[in-house]
Amino acid sequence: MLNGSELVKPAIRTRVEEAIKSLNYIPHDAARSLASRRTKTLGAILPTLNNAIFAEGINAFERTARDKGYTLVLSISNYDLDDERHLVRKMIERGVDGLLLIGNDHHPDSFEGLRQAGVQHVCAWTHVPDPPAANVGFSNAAAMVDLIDHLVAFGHRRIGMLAGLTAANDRARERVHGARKRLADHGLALPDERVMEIPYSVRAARQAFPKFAEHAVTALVCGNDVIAIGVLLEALKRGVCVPGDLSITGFDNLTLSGELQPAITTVEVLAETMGASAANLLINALEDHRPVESLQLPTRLVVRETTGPAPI
Amino acid sequence: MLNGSELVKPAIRTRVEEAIKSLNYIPHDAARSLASRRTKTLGAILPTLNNAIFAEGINAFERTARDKGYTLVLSISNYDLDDERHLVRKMIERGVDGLLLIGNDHHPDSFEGLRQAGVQHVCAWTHVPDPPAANVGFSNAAAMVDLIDHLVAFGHRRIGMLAGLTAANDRARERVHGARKRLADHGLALPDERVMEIPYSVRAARQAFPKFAEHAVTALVCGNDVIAIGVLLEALKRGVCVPGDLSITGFDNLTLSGELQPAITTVEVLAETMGASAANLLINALEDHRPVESLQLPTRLVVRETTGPAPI
DNA sequence: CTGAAAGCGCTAACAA
DNA sequence: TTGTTAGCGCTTTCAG
Repeated sequence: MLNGSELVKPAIRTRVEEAIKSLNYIPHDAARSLASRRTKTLGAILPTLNNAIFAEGINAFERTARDKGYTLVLSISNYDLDDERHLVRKMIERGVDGLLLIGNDHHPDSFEGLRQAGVQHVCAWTHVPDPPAANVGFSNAAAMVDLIDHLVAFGHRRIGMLAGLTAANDRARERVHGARKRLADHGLALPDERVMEIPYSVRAARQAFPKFAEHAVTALVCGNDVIAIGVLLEALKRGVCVPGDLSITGFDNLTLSGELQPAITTVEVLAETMGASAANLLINALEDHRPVESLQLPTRLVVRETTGPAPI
Repeated sequence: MLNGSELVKPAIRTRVEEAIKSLNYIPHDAARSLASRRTKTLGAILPTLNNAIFAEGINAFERTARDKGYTLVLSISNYDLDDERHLVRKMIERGVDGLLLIGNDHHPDSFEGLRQAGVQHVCAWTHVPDPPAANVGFSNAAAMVDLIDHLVAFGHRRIGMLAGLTAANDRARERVHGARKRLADHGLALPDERVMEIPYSVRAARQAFPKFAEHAVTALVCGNDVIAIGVLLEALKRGVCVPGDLSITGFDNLTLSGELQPAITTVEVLAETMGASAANLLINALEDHRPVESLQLPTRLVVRETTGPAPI
């Protein structure tokens, strides 16, 4: 009997497998989810897809998730925390097993809903000492240290910053804070009038550029590479010599930043690693039934051609 | 009694709604899907997210779908049709109500699986006379007509093409076909040795550029703007005058193409409209229980500064 | 118009 | 080990 069953089993298995193939059976995930109480789905809410750096990160997140049998549900918040709140709720209804958020700035309801529903989540693209949820990312503030030191070493004293919109964006805010703090360490100031906030767009950066002429800065720290590219292009167009008359720095190290001429000095961010790690940490936490671990990733100053000695 | 019930109803409704709020009730989509046999989910399989043009399209697709109550499930195929086949199957298991695919090049199993499962789908970014599924897009071949005419009008006779990889990419193939066909209309040839295929990357384009020196072309038609940007940057670096010594054209009209100096002559593609339309057509078909309609969108030649008279 | 009951197609717990 | 059964939380159908 035992032998019998062992002999029959493979035969039956084969027949079943044949049947599955020939009938072209496709399992029904909704039924499976309802019965097993897990969806094998990971959600991600990004502020935008227009920035190549997020595209790269989500790409890695999706690939990693897929390799482990998870599917990606994606939503875009357009940097609107109120909209994001609704998206978070939708994600919970959807029954995502885990959720990826960008940054630590979120509506209290978002965190509360996630907690109540018991949905694991991680906030990427940032890493701070006391995060409201697990952080997988880098310190946006600390990343400015080497950058500012580099500029100061070149003799820059009057530095301006063309930052991203900081209102609903802790990363942008941290970059300003980080720059200001490090300048203070050098006994230098970054007064409010020399900090301007604009959307992350080439066009906005070009338009904003002339405003800095009046401030006579010798170096312009940009909130990210998109802004830096806009500034560089506009400076070149106006005959401003870079870095002769003006030094420019970016943030993110987009592919293009290294290709332009002059190539842009910037901060490298490990977008791919962040995306992949976020997925891995989320999935590990899910499978082991424990909280998501935080992970701090390094940044690296990439010195290229848009920074040089301050003009006298 | 009738009156009574009508009086009681609102009261009850109010109480229920209160209960819903106070208990923080969240509906369970998997159960709903299982019972209603629809998931209110749209799938999308993109070849990549690295190209800003796809990011823009999927952005619009997601927003449109969300506005109509649908959620986006996203996968990336990395231009691999075999991988895509598995992703399609996953999408079917996931129970997506509708699916967005890019281009008409797909594994036969993909189409067959979709048909068998009765999953509505649409192929975007292309529009051909006899598509294997509904097409929401533009004619990649016809888009080259104005472009080639423009070049020929400038006196160009020896034209080369730096195309994308055509093997699993009907859009890239159509662009080559379209260019060659229109050149033939002018009595000009685009021989194979003057067509080179490379991945859509700035780096690859820069490396490929020198190969065209030997062919002494006066104009280089690029498969997309990413390639055109690479070619432009490399030409400038080598002291090649654009468009004095060489005319360059792109395809897609990325934001950046209009910002560089010289600004790139290219073909505008309505990525946002395509994404939004794909979602709308898919959803309309789903709700009205009829096949997905095709939609042809126009392209437009954007003449800028990288094209000019052929050198003598 | 309201309310009860029967599944949707799976998984998981349990019995044999 | 294998087979059976009871739900998972909704929608939908069918009485009332």
